[in-house]
Amino acid sequence: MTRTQLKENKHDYLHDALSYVLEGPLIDEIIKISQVKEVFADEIILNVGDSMQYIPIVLEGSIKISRENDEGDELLLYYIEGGDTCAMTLQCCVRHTLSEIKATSMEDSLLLMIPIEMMETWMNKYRSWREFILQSYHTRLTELMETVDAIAFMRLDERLLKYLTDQAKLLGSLEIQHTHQQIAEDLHSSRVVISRLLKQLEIKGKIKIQRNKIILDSI
Amino acid sequence: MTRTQLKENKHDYLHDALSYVLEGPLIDEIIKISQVKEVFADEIILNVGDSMQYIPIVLEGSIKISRENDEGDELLLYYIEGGDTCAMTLQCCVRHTLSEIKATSMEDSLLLMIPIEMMETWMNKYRSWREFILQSYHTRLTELMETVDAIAFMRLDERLLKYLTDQAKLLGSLEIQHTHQQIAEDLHSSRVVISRLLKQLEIKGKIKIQRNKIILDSI
DNA sequence: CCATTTATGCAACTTAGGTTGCAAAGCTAG
DNA sequence: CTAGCTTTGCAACCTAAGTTGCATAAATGG
Repeated sequence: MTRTQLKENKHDYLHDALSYVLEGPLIDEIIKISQVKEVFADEIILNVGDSMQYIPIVLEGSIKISRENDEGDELLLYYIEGGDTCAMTLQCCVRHTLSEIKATSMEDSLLLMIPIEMMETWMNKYRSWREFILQSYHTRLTELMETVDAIAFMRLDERLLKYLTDQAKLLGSLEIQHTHQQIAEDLHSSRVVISRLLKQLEIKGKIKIQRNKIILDSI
Repeated sequence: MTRTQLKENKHDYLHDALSYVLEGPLIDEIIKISQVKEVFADEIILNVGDSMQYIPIVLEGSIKISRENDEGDELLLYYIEGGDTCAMTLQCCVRHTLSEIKATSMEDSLLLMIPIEMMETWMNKYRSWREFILQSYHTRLTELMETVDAIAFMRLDERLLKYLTDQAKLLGSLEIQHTHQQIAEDLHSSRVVISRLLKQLEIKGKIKIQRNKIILDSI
Protein backbone atom coordinates (compact mmCIF):
# COMPACT_ATOMS: atom_id res chain seq x y z
CA MET A 1 0.00 0.00 0.00
CA THR A 2 1.25 3.46 -0.75
CA ARG A 3 0.96 6.79 0.96
CA THR A 4 -1.78 7.76 -1.45
CA GLN A 5 -3.75 4.71 -0.47
CA LEU A 6 -3.39 5.68 3.17
CA LYS A 7 -5.21 8.92 2.56
CA GLU A 8 -7.97 7.15 0.69
CA ASN A 9 -8.38 4.36 3.17
CA LYS A 10 -6.66 4.70 6.54
CA HIS A 11 -8.49 1.63 7.86
CA ASP A 12 -7.20 -0.81 5.27
CA TYR A 13 -3.78 0.76 5.15
CA LEU A 14 -3.13 0.44 8.86
CA HIS A 15 -4.56 -3.08 9.07
CA ASP A 16 -2.25 -3.97 6.24
CA ALA A 17 0.77 -2.34 7.82
CA LEU A 18 0.29 -3.53 11.38
CA SER A 19 -1.58 -6.85 11.28
CA TYR A 20 1.57 -8.94 11.21
CA VAL A 21 2.44 -7.72 14.69
CA LEU A 22 -0.66 -6.27 16.38
CA GLU A 23 -4.08 -7.84 16.93
CA GLY A 24 -7.12 -6.61 15.03
CA PRO A 25 -9.11 -4.93 17.81
CA LEU A 26 -5.99 -3.00 18.85
CA ILE A 27 -5.47 -1.79 15.29
CA ASP A 28 -9.08 -0.59 15.27
CA GLU A 29 -8.41 1.39 18.44
CA ILE A 30 -5.25 2.79 16.88
CA ILE A 31 -7.17 3.88 13.80
CA LYS A 32 -9.66 5.75 15.95
CA ILE A 33 -7.24 7.50 18.25
CA SER A 34 -3.99 8.06 16.33
CA GLN A 35 -2.88 10.58 13.77
CA VAL A 36 -0.66 10.03 10.75
CA LYS A 37 2.13 12.54 10.36
CA GLU A 38 4.15 13.19 7.22
CA VAL A 39 7.73 14.35 7.64
CA PHE A 40 10.22 15.37 4.98
CA ALA A 41 13.83 14.32 4.57
CA ASP A 42 16.22 15.79 7.16
CA GLU A 43 13.43 17.21 9.25
CA ILE A 44 14.17 17.30 12.98
CA ILE A 45 11.26 15.42 14.52
CA LEU A 46 12.36 15.58 18.11
CA ASN A 47 15.12 17.42 19.94
CA VAL A 48 16.91 16.84 23.22
CA GLY A 49 14.78 18.39 25.94
CA ASP A 50 11.50 18.17 24.04
CA SER A 51 8.53 16.72 25.87
CA MET A 52 6.66 13.84 24.31
CA GLN A 53 2.97 13.87 23.56
CA TYR A 54 2.91 10.90 21.22
CA ILE A 55 4.49 7.50 20.75
CA PRO A 56 5.67 7.45 17.14
CA ILE A 57 5.58 4.30 15.03
CA VAL A 58 7.37 4.49 11.70
CA LEU A 59 5.05 3.40 8.89
CA GLU A 60 7.26 4.31 5.95
CA GLY A 61 10.75 5.75 5.64
CA SER A 62 13.47 5.82 8.24
CA ILE A 63 14.47 7.88 11.23
CA LYS A 64 17.89 8.56 12.65
CA ILE A 65 18.29 8.68 16.43
CA SER A 66 21.26 10.54 17.83
CA ARG A 67 22.62 11.75 21.12
CA GLU A 68 23.72 15.31 21.72
CA ASN A 69 25.70 16.60 24.66
CA ASP A 70 25.73 20.07 26.19
CA GLU A 71 28.47 21.33 23.88
CA GLY A 72 26.40 20.38 20.84
CA ASP A 73 28.55 17.36 20.00
CA GLU A 74 26.47 14.75 18.29
CA LEU A 75 26.66 10.99 17.88
CA LEU A 76 24.46 8.71 15.81
CA LEU A 77 22.98 5.95 17.95
CA TYR A 78 20.75 3.91 15.67
CA TYR A 79 18.03 3.95 13.02
CA ILE A 80 14.31 3.23 13.18
CA GLU A 81 12.68 1.67 10.16
CA GLY A 82 9.15 0.81 9.08
CA GLY A 83 7.15 -1.03 11.73
CA ASP A 84 9.43 0.02 14.56
CA THR A 85 8.96 2.45 17.35
CA CYS A 86 11.39 4.40 19.48
CA ALA A 87 12.23 2.88 22.83
CA MET A 88 13.79 6.07 24.10
CA THR A 89 10.49 7.73 23.44
CA LEU A 90 8.62 4.98 25.24
CA GLN A 91 10.62 5.78 28.32
CA CYS A 92 9.64 9.38 28.22
CA CYS A 93 6.01 8.31 28.04
CA VAL A 94 6.13 5.95 30.94
CA ARG A 95 8.12 8.25 33.18
CA HIS A 96 6.98 11.58 31.77
CA THR A 97 10.53 12.82 31.38
CA LEU A 98 11.97 14.91 28.59
CA SER A 99 13.62 13.49 25.50
CA GLU A 100 17.29 12.61 25.85
CA ILE A 101 17.72 12.07 22.15
CA LYS A 102 17.28 13.77 18.83
CA ALA A 103 15.25 12.21 16.02
CA THR A 104 15.79 13.21 12.40
CA SER A 105 14.05 11.80 9.34
CA MET A 106 16.49 10.39 6.82
CA GLU A 107 14.02 10.51 3.95
CA ASP A 108 10.39 11.50 3.46
CA SER A 109 8.63 9.38 6.07
CA LEU A 110 5.27 8.53 7.50
CA LEU A 111 4.72 8.33 11.25
CA LEU A 112 1.82 7.01 13.24
CA MET A 113 1.41 9.21 16.32
CA ILE A 114 -0.24 7.52 19.30
CA PRO A 115 -1.19 9.56 22.39
CA ILE A 116 1.12 8.56 25.23
CA GLU A 117 -1.68 7.76 27.65
CA MET A 118 -2.60 4.70 25.57
CA MET A 119 0.76 3.13 26.37
CA GLU A 120 -0.26 1.91 29.80
CA THR A 121 -3.87 1.13 28.90
CA TRP A 122 -2.89 -1.11 26.01
CA MET A 123 -0.02 -2.58 28.00
CA ASN A 124 -2.58 -4.07 30.35
CA LYS A 125 -5.17 -4.84 27.70
CA TYR A 126 -3.43 -6.25 24.64
CA ARG A 127 -0.92 -9.07 24.60
CA SER A 128 0.33 -8.10 21.15
CA TRP A 129 1.03 -4.57 22.38
CA ARG A 130 3.11 -5.96 25.24
CA GLU A 131 5.05 -8.09 22.84
CA PHE A 132 5.49 -5.20 20.47
CA ILE A 133 6.86 -2.96 23.21
CA LEU A 134 9.17 -5.65 24.59
CA GLN A 135 10.41 -6.45 21.11
CA SER A 136 11.07 -2.79 20.59
CA TYR A 137 13.09 -2.46 23.79
CA HIS A 138 14.97 -5.57 22.81
CA THR A 139 15.91 -4.23 19.38
CA ARG A 140 16.97 -0.90 20.78
CA LEU A 141 19.16 -2.42 23.49
CA THR A 142 20.83 -4.66 20.93
CA GLU A 143 21.47 -1.78 18.58
CA LEU A 144 22.74 0.47 21.33
CA MET A 145 25.08 -2.35 22.27
CA GLU A 146 26.34 -2.48 18.70
CA THR A 147 26.96 1.24 18.88
CA VAL A 148 28.93 0.81 22.09
CA ASP A 149 30.96 -1.93 20.42
CA ALA A 150 31.68 0.32 17.49
CA ILE A 151 32.85 3.35 19.41
CA ALA A 152 34.72 1.32 22.02
CA PHE A 153 36.45 -1.29 19.88
CA MET A 154 36.56 -0.11 16.27
CA ARG A 155 38.87 2.38 14.64
CA LEU A 156 37.36 5.39 12.93
CA ASP A 157 38.05 4.13 9.40
CA GLU A 158 36.18 0.90 10.17
CA ARG A 159 33.32 2.83 11.73
CA LEU A 160 33.20 5.05 8.66
CA LEU A 161 32.90 2.10 6.29
CA LYS A 162 30.24 0.54 8.51
CA TYR A 163 28.40 3.84 8.56
CA LEU A 164 28.42 4.04 4.76
CA THR A 165 27.20 0.48 4.25
CA ASP A 166 24.53 0.92 6.94
CA GLN A 167 23.26 4.02 5.18
CA ALA A 168 23.30 2.27 1.83
CA LYS A 169 21.33 -0.69 3.16
CA LEU A 170 18.84 1.51 4.93
CA LEU A 171 18.12 3.84 2.06
CA GLY A 172 18.46 1.10 -0.53
CA SER A 173 21.02 2.90 -2.64
CA LEU A 174 24.77 2.64 -3.18
CA GLU A 175 24.93 6.42 -3.49
CA ILE A 176 25.08 8.19 -0.15
CA GLN A 177 24.07 11.82 -0.43
CA HIS A 178 26.05 13.39 2.38
CA THR A 179 28.77 15.97 2.70
CA HIS A 180 31.88 15.04 4.64
CA GLN A 181 30.72 17.48 7.28
CA GLN A 182 27.43 15.61 7.80
CA ILE A 183 29.22 12.30 8.09
CA ALA A 184 31.64 13.81 10.60
CA GLU A 185 28.74 14.97 12.76
CA ASP A 186 27.08 11.54 12.78
CA LEU A 187 30.34 9.88 13.77
CA HIS A 188 31.31 12.64 16.19
CA SER A 189 34.51 13.43 14.36
CA SER A 190 35.75 16.38 12.30
CA ARG A 191 35.39 17.14 8.62
CA VAL A 192 39.12 17.03 7.90
CA VAL A 193 39.51 13.61 9.45
CA ILE A 194 36.57 12.17 7.55
CA SER A 195 37.86 13.63 4.27
CA ARG A 196 41.23 12.06 5.00
CA LEU A 197 39.78 8.63 5.73
CA LEU A 198 37.38 8.78 2.77
CA LYS A 199 40.35 9.55 0.52
CA GLN A 200 42.11 6.45 1.88
CA LEU A 201 39.02 4.33 1.27
CA GLU A 202 38.91 5.67 -2.29
CA ILE A 203 42.57 4.78 -2.85
CA LYS A 204 41.86 1.29 -1.54
CA GLY A 205 39.11 1.14 -4.17
CA LYS A 206 36.26 0.69 -1.71
CA ILE A 207 34.36 3.89 -2.57
CA LYS A 208 34.18 6.69 -5.09
CA ILE A 209 33.98 10.28 -3.91
CA GLN A 210 31.89 12.95 -5.63
CA ARG A 211 30.66 16.28 -4.44
CA ASN A 212 27.87 15.75 -1.88
CA LYS A 213 27.98 12.07 -2.61
CA ILE A 214 29.83 8.86 -1.74
CA ILE A 215 29.40 5.86 -4.01
CA LEU A 216 29.89 2.32 -2.78
CA ASP A 217 30.47 -0.37 -5.40
CA SER A 218 28.80 -3.02 -3.25
CA ILE A 219 27.22 -3.58 0.18
CA MET B 1 16.57 -8.52 56.94
CA THR B 2 19.89 -10.23 56.61
CA ARG B 3 21.16 -13.20 54.68
CA THR B 4 20.91 -15.35 57.79
CA GLN B 5 17.25 -14.45 58.12
CA LEU B 6 16.73 -15.50 54.52
CA LYS B 7 17.85 -19.00 55.30
CA GLU B 8 15.60 -19.14 58.33
CA ASN B 9 12.57 -17.69 56.64
CA LYS B 10 12.64 -17.37 52.84
CA HIS B 11 8.96 -16.41 52.81
CA ASP B 12 9.25 -13.34 55.00
CA TYR B 13 12.60 -12.32 53.56
CA LEU B 14 11.36 -12.24 49.98
CA HIS B 15 8.09 -10.53 50.84
CA ASP B 16 10.16 -7.95 52.65
CA ALA B 17 12.58 -7.52 49.79
CA LEU B 18 10.11 -7.46 46.91
CA SER B 19 6.80 -6.13 48.22
CA TYR B 20 7.58 -2.53 47.36
CA VAL B 21 7.60 -3.42 43.68
CA LEU B 22 5.81 -6.75 43.14
CA GLU B 23 2.31 -7.79 44.20
CA GLY B 24 1.81 -10.38 46.96
CA PRO B 25 0.47 -13.34 44.95
CA LEU B 26 3.36 -12.98 42.51
CA ILE B 27 5.88 -13.03 45.35
CA ASP B 28 4.25 -16.23 46.60
CA GLU B 29 4.72 -17.78 43.19
CA ILE B 30 8.32 -16.60 43.15
CA ILE B 31 8.95 -18.17 46.54
CA LYS B 32 7.64 -21.50 45.30
CA ILE B 33 9.47 -21.63 42.01
CA SER B 34 12.73 -19.70 42.40
CA GLN B 35 16.08 -20.50 43.94
CA VAL B 36 18.37 -18.22 45.89
CA LYS B 37 21.98 -18.28 44.79
CA GLU B 38 24.95 -16.99 46.76
CA VAL B 39 27.92 -15.67 44.82
CA PHE B 40 31.26 -14.46 46.11
CA ALA B 41 33.17 -11.31 45.21
CA ASP B 42 34.67 -11.30 41.72
CA GLU B 43 32.89 -14.47 40.70
CA ILE B 44 32.01 -14.64 37.01
CA ILE B 45 28.27 -15.28 37.02
CA LEU B 46 27.70 -15.25 33.31
CA ASN B 47 29.98 -15.18 30.31
CA VAL B 48 29.53 -14.10 26.70
CA GLY B 49 28.03 -17.03 24.84
CA ASP B 50 26.46 -18.67 27.88
CA SER B 51 22.85 -19.76 27.58
CA MET B 52 20.39 -18.51 30.15
CA GLN B 53 18.26 -20.78 32.28
CA TYR B 54 17.23 -18.18 34.85
CA ILE B 55 16.31 -14.55 35.16
CA PRO B 56 18.45 -13.19 37.97
CA ILE B 57 17.22 -10.56 40.39
CA VAL B 58 19.82 -9.05 42.69
CA LEU B 59 18.68 -9.27 46.32
CA GLU B 60 21.87 -8.11 47.98
CA GLY B 61 25.23 -6.94 46.71
CA SER B 62 26.09 -5.65 43.26
CA ILE B 63 26.90 -7.04 39.85
CA LYS B 64 29.06 -5.59 37.13
CA ILE B 65 27.93 -6.02 33.51
CA SER B 66 30.54 -5.75 30.81
CA ARG B 67 30.91 -6.32 27.12
CA GLU B 68 33.68 -8.39 25.61
CA ASN B 69 34.64 -8.57 21.95
CA ASP B 70 36.28 -11.41 20.05
CA GLU B 71 39.82 -10.28 20.89
CA GLY B 72 39.02 -10.41 24.60
CA ASP B 73 38.87 -6.64 24.98
CA GLU B 74 36.49 -5.71 27.73
CA LEU B 75 34.39 -2.67 28.58
CA LEU B 76 32.30 -2.02 31.65
CA LEU B 77 28.71 -1.19 30.69
CA TYR B 78 26.82 -0.70 33.96
CA TYR B 79 26.08 -2.06 37.40
CA ILE B 80 23.09 -3.90 38.83
CA GLU B 81 22.17 -3.31 42.45
CA GLY B 82 19.70 -4.73 44.93
CA GLY B 83 16.15 -5.02 43.56
CA ASP B 84 17.25 -4.79 39.95
CA THR B 85 17.38 -7.36 37.25
CA CYS B 86 19.42 -7.62 34.10
CA ALA B 87 17.69 -6.43 30.94
CA MET B 88 20.28 -8.03 28.72
CA THR B 89 19.39 -11.30 30.36
CA LEU B 90 15.70 -10.68 29.84
CA GLN B 91 16.31 -10.47 26.15
CA CYS B 92 18.02 -13.81 26.11
CA CYS B 93 14.99 -15.28 27.84
CA VAL B 94 12.43 -13.87 25.48
CA ARG B 95 14.34 -14.67 22.34
CA HIS B 96 16.26 -17.70 23.58
CA THR B 97 19.55 -16.34 22.35
CA LEU B 98 22.94 -16.59 24.03
CA SER B 99 24.33 -14.01 26.41
CA GLU B 100 26.06 -11.06 24.78
CA ILE B 101 27.46 -9.80 28.05
CA LYS B 102 29.55 -10.86 30.98
CA ALA B 103 28.31 -10.56 34.56
CA THR B 104 30.71 -10.42 37.50
CA SER B 105 29.85 -9.98 41.16
CA MET B 106 31.57 -6.98 42.69
CA GLU B 107 31.11 -8.22 46.26
CA ASP B 108 29.50 -11.18 47.98
CA SER B 109 25.98 -11.09 46.62
CA LEU B 110 22.64 -12.81 46.75
CA LEU B 111 20.67 -13.57 43.59
CA LEU B 112 17.13 -14.74 43.10
CA MET B 113 17.05 -17.12 40.16
CA ILE B 114 13.73 -17.34 38.32
CA PRO B 115 13.21 -19.96 35.59
CA ILE B 116 13.00 -18.19 32.26
CA GLU B 117 9.69 -19.73 31.24
CA MET B 118 7.94 -17.67 33.93
CA MET B 119 8.85 -14.48 32.13
CA GLU B 120 6.07 -14.72 29.59
CA THR B 121 3.52 -16.28 31.92
CA TRP B 122 3.87 -13.53 34.49
CA MET B 123 4.07 -10.88 31.79
CA ASN B 124 0.50 -11.74 30.86
CA LYS B 125 -0.69 -12.40 34.38
CA TYR B 126 0.76 -9.75 36.71
CA ARG B 127 0.65 -6.04 36.17
CA SER B 128 3.44 -5.45 38.69
CA TRP B 129 5.69 -7.87 36.77
CA ARG B 130 5.07 -5.93 33.57
CA GLU B 131 5.92 -2.70 35.31
CA PHE B 132 9.02 -4.25 36.87
CA ILE B 133 10.27 -5.48 33.51
CA LEU B 134 9.55 -2.21 31.75
CA GLN B 135 11.21 -0.28 34.55
CA SER B 136 14.20 -2.55 34.24
CA TYR B 137 14.50 -1.99 30.50
CA HIS B 138 14.16 1.70 31.12
CA THR B 139 16.97 1.82 33.67
CA ARG B 140 19.26 -0.24 31.49
CA LEU B 141 18.68 1.87 28.40
CA THR B 142 19.37 5.01 30.40
CA GLU B 143 22.56 3.61 31.86
CA LEU B 144 23.75 2.29 28.53
CA MET B 145 23.15 5.77 27.19
CA GLU B 146 25.31 7.19 29.96
CA THR B 147 28.02 4.75 29.00
CA VAL B 148 27.80 5.84 25.37
CA ASP B 149 28.06 9.45 26.51
CA ALA B 150 31.14 8.64 28.55
CA ILE B 151 33.08 6.79 25.88
CA ALA B 152 32.00 9.13 23.10
CA PHE B 153 32.37 12.52 24.74
CA MET B 154 34.61 12.24 27.81
CA ARG B 155 38.39 12.07 27.99
CA LEU B 156 39.95 9.09 29.69
CA ASP B 157 41.01 11.00 32.81
CA GLU B 158 37.41 12.17 33.30
CA ARG B 159 36.10 8.66 32.75
CA LEU B 160 38.63 7.36 35.24
CA LEU B 161 37.50 9.77 37.93
CA LYS B 162 33.86 8.95 37.20
CA TYR B 163 34.71 5.26 37.42
CA LEU B 164 36.33 5.71 40.82
CA THR B 165 33.47 7.71 42.27
CA ASP B 166 30.90 5.30 40.82
CA GLN B 167 32.70 2.40 42.46
CA ALA B 168 32.93 4.28 45.74
CA LYS B 169 29.22 5.08 45.73
CA LEU B 170 28.25 1.56 44.79
CA LEU B 171 30.36 -0.23 47.36
CA GLY B 172 29.87 2.47 49.97
CA SER B 173 33.56 3.04 50.61
CA LEU B 174 36.10 5.67 49.66
CA GLU B 175 38.73 2.97 49.32
CA ILE B 176 38.63 1.19 45.98
CA GLN B 177 40.38 -2.16 46.11
CA HIS B 178 41.58 -2.54 42.54
CA THR B 179 44.91 -2.84 40.81
CA HIS B 180 45.64 -0.48 37.96
CA GLN B 181 45.37 -3.47 35.66
CA GLN B 182 41.79 -4.19 36.75
CA ILE B 183 40.78 -0.57 36.26
CA ALA B 184 42.38 -0.59 32.83
CA GLU B 185 40.31 -3.62 31.84
CA ASP B 186 37.03 -2.07 32.97
CA LEU B 187 37.77 1.10 31.02
CA HIS B 188 39.21 -0.75 28.04
CA SER B 189 42.55 0.94 28.35
CA SER B 190 46.06 -0.21 29.28
CA ARG B 191 47.75 -0.48 32.65
CA VAL B 192 50.47 2.06 31.86
CA VAL B 193 47.97 4.68 30.78
CA ILE B 194 45.83 4.21 33.88
CA SER B 195 48.90 4.42 36.14
CA ARG B 196 49.88 7.63 34.40
CA LEU B 197 46.46 9.22 34.79
CA LEU B 198 46.11 8.05 38.40
CA LYS B 199 49.47 9.67 39.15
CA GLN B 200 48.15 12.93 37.68
CA LEU B 201 44.97 12.70 39.74
CA GLU B 202 47.14 12.15 42.84
CA ILE B 203 49.25 15.21 42.01
CA LYS B 204 46.04 17.23 41.62
CA GLY B 205 45.14 16.02 45.10
CA LYS B 206 41.98 14.20 44.06
CA ILE B 207 43.07 10.70 45.12
CA LYS B 208 45.70 8.83 47.08
CA ILE B 209 47.39 5.78 45.57
CA GLN B 210 48.35 2.70 47.56
CA ARG B 211 49.20 -0.79 46.49
CA ASN B 212 45.98 -2.54 45.35
CA LYS B 213 44.00 0.45 46.50
CA ILE B 214 42.87 3.92 45.45
CA ILE B 215 41.57 6.29 48.11
CA LEU B 216 39.18 9.10 47.32
CA ASP B 217 38.87 11.91 49.85
CA SER B 218 35.23 12.53 48.93
CA ILE B 219 32.50 11.43 46.53
C1' DC C 1 65.06 -15.12 55.38
C1' DC C 2 65.33 -15.44 50.54
C1' DA C 3 63.15 -16.42 46.00
C1' DT C 4 59.36 -15.60 43.30
C1' DT C 5 55.40 -13.39 41.97
C1' DT C 6 52.66 -9.26 41.55
C1' DA C 7 52.07 -4.31 41.32
C1' DT C 8 53.72 0.08 40.17
C1' DG C 9 56.90 3.59 38.17
C1' DC C 10 59.40 5.63 34.47
C1' DA C 11 61.21 6.80 29.91
C1' DA C 12 61.12 6.73 24.96
C1' DC C 13 58.58 6.13 21.19
C1' DT C 14 54.44 5.39 18.00
C1' DT C 15 50.00 6.38 16.28
C1' DA C 16 45.15 7.69 15.57
C1' DG C 17 42.78 11.38 15.44
C1' DG C 18 41.91 16.42 16.07
C1' DT C 19 43.12 21.41 14.75
C1' DT C 20 44.30 25.42 12.00
C1' DG C 21 44.80 27.81 7.98
C1' DC C 22 44.52 28.26 3.32
C1' DA C 23 43.74 27.05 -1.58
C1' DA C 24 41.05 25.31 -5.18
C1' DA C 25 37.01 23.55 -7.15
C1' DG C 26 31.92 23.46 -7.74
C1' DC C 27 27.75 25.34 -7.27
C1' DT C 28 24.18 29.20 -7.26
C1' DA C 29 21.91 33.45 -7.47
C1' DG C 30 21.92 38.09 -9.13
C1' DC D 1 29.32 36.10 -16.35
C1' DT D 2 30.73 37.21 -11.92
C1' DA D 3 30.52 37.34 -6.82
C1' DG D 4 29.87 34.71 -3.09
C1' DC D 5 28.93 30.53 -0.77
C1' DT D 6 29.77 25.61 -0.01
C1' DT D 7 32.50 21.70 -0.33
C1' DT D 8 36.75 19.37 -0.63
C1' DG D 9 41.89 18.97 -0.60
C1' DC D 10 46.26 19.55 1.45
C1' DA D 11 50.05 20.52 4.67
C1' DA D 12 51.84 21.28 9.17
C1' DC D 13 51.24 20.68 13.60
C1' DC D 14 49.36 19.06 18.21
C1' DT D 15 47.74 15.88 21.69
C1' DA D 16 45.63 11.90 24.02
C1' DA D 17 46.39 7.54 24.39
C1' DG D 18 48.69 3.12 23.45
C1' DT D 19 53.16 0.30 23.40
C1' DT D 20 57.59 -1.60 24.76
C1' DG D 21 61.02 -2.53 27.85
C1' DC D 22 62.97 -2.33 32.09
C1' DA D 23 63.56 -0.98 37.01
C1' DT D 24 61.77 -0.97 41.62
C1' DA D 25 58.90 -2.08 45.38
C1' DA D 26 55.75 -4.70 47.89
C1' DA D 27 53.68 -9.04 49.06
C1' DT D 28 53.82 -14.09 49.50
C1' DG D 29 55.17 -18.71 50.09
C1' DG D 30 58.47 -21.91 51.30
